Amino acid sequence: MTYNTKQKDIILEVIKHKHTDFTIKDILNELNGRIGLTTIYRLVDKLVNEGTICKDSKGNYQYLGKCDKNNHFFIKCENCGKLEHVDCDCITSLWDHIYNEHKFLPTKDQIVINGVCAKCDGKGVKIC
Amino acid sequence: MTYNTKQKDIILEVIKHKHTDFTIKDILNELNGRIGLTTIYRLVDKLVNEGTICKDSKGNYQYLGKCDKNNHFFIKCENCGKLEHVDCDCITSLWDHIYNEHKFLPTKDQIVINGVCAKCDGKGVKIC
DNA sequence: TTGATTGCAAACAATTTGCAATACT
DNA sequence: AGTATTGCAAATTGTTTGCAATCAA
Repeated sequence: MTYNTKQKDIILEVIKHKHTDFTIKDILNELNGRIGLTTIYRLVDKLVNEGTICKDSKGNYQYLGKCDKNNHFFIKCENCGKLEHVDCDCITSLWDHIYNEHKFLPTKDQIVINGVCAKCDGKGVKIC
Repeated sequence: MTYNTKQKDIILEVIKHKHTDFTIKDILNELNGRIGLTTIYRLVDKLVNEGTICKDSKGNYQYLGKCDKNNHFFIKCENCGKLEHVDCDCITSLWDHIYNEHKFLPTKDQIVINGVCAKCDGKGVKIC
């Protein structure tokens, strides 16, 4: 059984409005003692397992929200940190190709493509 | 200036043969005292910056090696942990599409697509 | 010889666990 | 009432730093 608590509501409310990535410390600071650190860790962990947020290779978290469309993916700017949602069949085409030609079944949820957004492009960001 | 040392050779030799992901602890255990922990951290950090290895969202490392082809990407099985190299223009096509249609410039190095490989497919792995 | 690198011990930071108090249904 | 959840303090684990000794060029 699972209970609805004040803490769950509060943390989701805070996280839901984040357009760039964040850390446990960010949340702790923002909540200013309203939720204990241990509880923050536990709730964040749940949200990751549910797929509401994800963790990147630097250990930062990002709010994704849920989306049921299967041609949905995210583009994340490595310069300004902003995450945008995209709905386009280009991603399903690639996935189909990889499955058919390369015999590999890509994970379909939470696809995040890193790069540089239009606003930041050409502003000195190193592209390898 | 940068020096060649025994430690650099040793750690690269160990890492280079890994086909699945690994942790700092794995390396420490494997080296069995031949390199100090601090040095392992420092060398691994360098290898990440050079692009020889990468770090995933769980904080594990993976050997990639270097590749200059621009239609190159990796597929990583979430079940058995194995990483395979792929050279196929499907990835450049998608990147071009995203740049032209979505005005977003994807990072071209170290593209790792997660999923399930042919060997593991259908063996009870959860696909969302 | 000169400066980069190493490795220990200590400092520091991040995360987890035990457990009693509390809140939810 | 019965069970999940919370939050503190403590334990544990992971990572970084200061510094003297060592090694590469």
